Amino acid sequence: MQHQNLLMIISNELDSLNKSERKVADAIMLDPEAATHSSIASLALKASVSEPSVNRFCKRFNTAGFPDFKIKLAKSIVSGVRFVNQNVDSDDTVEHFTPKIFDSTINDLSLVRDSIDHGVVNEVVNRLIDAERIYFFGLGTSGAVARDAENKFFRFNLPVSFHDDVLMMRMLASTGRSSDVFFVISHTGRTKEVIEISEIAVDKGSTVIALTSPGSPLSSICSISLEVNVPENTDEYMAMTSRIAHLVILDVLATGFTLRQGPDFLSHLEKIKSSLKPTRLSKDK
Amino acid sequence: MQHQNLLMIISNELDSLNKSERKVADAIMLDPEAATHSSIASLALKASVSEPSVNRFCKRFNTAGFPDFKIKLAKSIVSGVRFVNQNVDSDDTVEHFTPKIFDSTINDLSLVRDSIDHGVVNEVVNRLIDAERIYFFGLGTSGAVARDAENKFFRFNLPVSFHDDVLMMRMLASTGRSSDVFFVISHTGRTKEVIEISEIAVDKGSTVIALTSPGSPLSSICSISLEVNVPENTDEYMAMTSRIAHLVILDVLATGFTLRQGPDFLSHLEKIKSSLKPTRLSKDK
DNA sequence: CCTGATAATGTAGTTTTATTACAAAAATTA
DNA sequence: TAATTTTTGTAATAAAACTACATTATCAGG
Repeated sequence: MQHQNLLMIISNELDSLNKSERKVADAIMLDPEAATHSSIASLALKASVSEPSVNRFCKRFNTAGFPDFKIKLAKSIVSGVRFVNQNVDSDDTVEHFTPKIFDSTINDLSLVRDSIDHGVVNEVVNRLIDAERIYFFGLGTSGAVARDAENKFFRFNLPVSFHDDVLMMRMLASTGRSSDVFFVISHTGRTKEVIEISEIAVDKGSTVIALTSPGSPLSSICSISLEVNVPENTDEYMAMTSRIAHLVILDVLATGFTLRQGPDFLSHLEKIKSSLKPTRLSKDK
Repeated sequence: MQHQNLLMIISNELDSLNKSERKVADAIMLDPEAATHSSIASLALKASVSEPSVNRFCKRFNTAGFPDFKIKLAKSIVSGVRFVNQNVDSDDTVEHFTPKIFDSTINDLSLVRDSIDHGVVNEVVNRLIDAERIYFFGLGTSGAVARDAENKFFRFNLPVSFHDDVLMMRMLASTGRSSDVFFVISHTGRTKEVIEISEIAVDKGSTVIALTSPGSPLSSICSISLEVNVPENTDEYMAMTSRIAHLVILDVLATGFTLRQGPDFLSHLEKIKSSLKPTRLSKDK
């Protein structure tokens, strides 16, 4: 959790604070930037508490004292995450809800970044490198993710395809070989069809990698599970951010793949890149 | 534009400093992180100058004093470390490159969040609401984005489709009506086919909304351009983050769309959501 | 609904830290 | 080299943060 930022920690522990600590927290959350410029006295005044209360508040969050707290706070502001009030309200205008949606996405991404299991990522990269074929499976929103994955991995010089048709998936799974990798993407990990298909592939001895949520049925039956913990979205208006986390994880896997291939692999990528040039208008002009 | 990084300013002005100021600068540059934790006295000692010299140094760089300087320094370290250390190295292990990829994505998202034009977003939402049909167009990676958009917008009770086939696109564009909206997604905005197709749709009197990069050919010929400025990726290993920014922007548009429909629209969304329930295993085992 | 224990908060004094005013020392110019 | 300006340090002052302790509020058991 080395990346966990201070503002995030504060907003998470809001409930476990006592009265005056809560007042201090509110005063800070109201305008974190201002807090970094104020003295302990002025912040105490703003929060209607005594100076030692502010000091105690700082120490509660593992900082040496107020000055140290301010520095950590300043850092957490810069890190790009803005925290307060990320839920969309029904009377929000564009100016209001746009940053909220970005912030909540950013927030989720940083949570996934801090909770991801590097050992599993490493293992998945190994399996992908050993694979003779890779199939990306996904339905609905995860279908778009699978499609993106195909677009990325096909550059790697091996047979890759994506499928969002359960009949195709079923046929491919049942004819799977041990050298095949089925990469199954599912936010919930509870879609019956997807689980059945994954079970078939596992039975046939293929490797089934699942990109899904922790503790889901899919997660428990596959060969390797890349578990992504994105908080459930209670807010009606808020979008599903898990698919974005999935995309970034696929970027991570593709990067791992590329790195293992060594430097001469880059010229291959360059070739693919330049193959698209004739389809584009040139930049100068 | 955005405030320039303090560490960079200091290193730029290194030559124009006098002796003791230079000593202070060197002491800070040697370990900026440590500088943010030290008192004016200890830094003065480390630089072998008097305390007022440190104070004068701070004021020279337009800060209120030493504490303010430390805070600005801390901020510049956070953004600076990102900037410097963001690139994936060829000898990076999973532990190293995973957070780098997440951080660089997060960084790009916060840049887009701060640079997005709310007026244009608002206008786009209006056009989408007035549309009788919406077509999402995209090729390659943007095809996956278009697919995701279809999945999101089809819930809104109006005819929506996505296309990644240039012939289909061309036919649809040339039969377009004024009540149709063509939502064209393109990272570069330079793909000849896409530009041609957009021109056709504009000629037919349809609304063409482009989600693309600023100043691109596509941007100049469409009806409304949602310009997204994601820094070019020079790093060979790094993935394209513009597609993720595009997805988030589509989330924003979908949210705007939903909000305008008023509260009774939520029950419609709920109906669609619950229609998927039978396909899933229940949560409580 | 009291009473004693415990936790929370504030007061006042102390210590640390930063700033200012001014004087001494360099550096610069004529 | 003397006058002037700039740089730098010393010492006093002011500001800020912290600590010890006192007071107040909260809560559990009788």
